[in-house]
Amino acid sequence: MKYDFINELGYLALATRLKRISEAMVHSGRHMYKSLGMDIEPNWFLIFKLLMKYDQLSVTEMANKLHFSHPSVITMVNKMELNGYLHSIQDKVDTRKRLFSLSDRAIKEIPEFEKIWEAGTIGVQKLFAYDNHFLDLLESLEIQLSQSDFMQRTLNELKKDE
Amino acid sequence: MKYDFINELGYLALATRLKRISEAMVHSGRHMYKSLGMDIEPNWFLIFKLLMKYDQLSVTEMANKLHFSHPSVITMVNKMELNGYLHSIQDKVDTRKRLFSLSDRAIKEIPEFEKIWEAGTIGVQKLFAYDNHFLDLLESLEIQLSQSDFMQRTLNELKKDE
DNA sequence: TCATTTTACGTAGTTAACTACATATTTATT
DNA sequence: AATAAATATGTAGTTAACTACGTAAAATGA
Repeated sequence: MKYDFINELGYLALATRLKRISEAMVHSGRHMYKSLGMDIEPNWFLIFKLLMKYDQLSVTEMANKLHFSHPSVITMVNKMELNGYLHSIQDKVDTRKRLFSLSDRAIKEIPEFEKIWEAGTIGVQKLFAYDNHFLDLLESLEIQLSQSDFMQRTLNELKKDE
Repeated sequence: MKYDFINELGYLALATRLKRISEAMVHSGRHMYKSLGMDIEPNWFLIFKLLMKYDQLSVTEMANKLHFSHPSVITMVNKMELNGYLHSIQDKVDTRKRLFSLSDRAIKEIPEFEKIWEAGTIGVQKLFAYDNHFLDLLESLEIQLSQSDFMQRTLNELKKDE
């Protein structure tokens, strides 16, 4: 693995590698849920956790809190509602809004899900045994890239060559 | 950003965040190429770099070296060939194989691409100013997850609770 | 109060990775 | 030499994020 071609590319292949690691984890998570006979999808924990904290939220509120686009949220919550995990009502004050909350089924099953999520968290944490500031590093990346994105940074370096 | 909901989720949301960072970079890269009037796609550098090193490779050889599925490679090289950057011939010894190499256009334009790739690499590197072992950490993650994936690690932690 | 702007949601289509399956060819086995 | 197994490529369909655009409702302002 050490003298792998991808390694030779260094930071140039960073995005490729981040994506691949993420995909491997999501894929494995999907497999896990299926093996355990649970009909939930890997990214639904985001919505479950949100509604556990905030009780009732609109699509846009969820999208903002998760930094997702609203169509992504719509796709997730529609599926979750179809599966009986969410309940939605129209906001009486602002009729454009759909307010989502956890269904009885969700409230009943979440304690089981939490066991998985906790185990998963610990398992992932252990990957970083000797390096426990990885999440801070990620946050720093997120902040830096939101201030100046990959294109700006690259063009900035290009300018220096002239 | 610090007291963001996603941050509260800790390692549970690791895959989500890795994917988002990767997507932001790729998206910005696509935008950059378009702005510069270059008709190449963000992931093509993988194939260009491979063929610069190895001259001539089949689909499967490329897929193995990049740790990509072969259909992903096919999609990339077909587009690149359509755009005149690659040239393919059938292997005379094993007629199942299609051997790809760089076209004259590619050889002519790659020096320009290299300038961008180098600038991009430096720009990304600078994101890690105080932390220069990030790539080693990524490699450690890749190796660990290939030995025991997210599901196995999670189920392993679950067992400990019983 | 009427027109404009902004906001919220929804739909359609894109992207880049993937798995699963199909087909053709080569290699191995008996 | 014939059959079986493995390999190489290709195709179809899935996934989960995205942007772009459309529509309806609410908020703003002249």
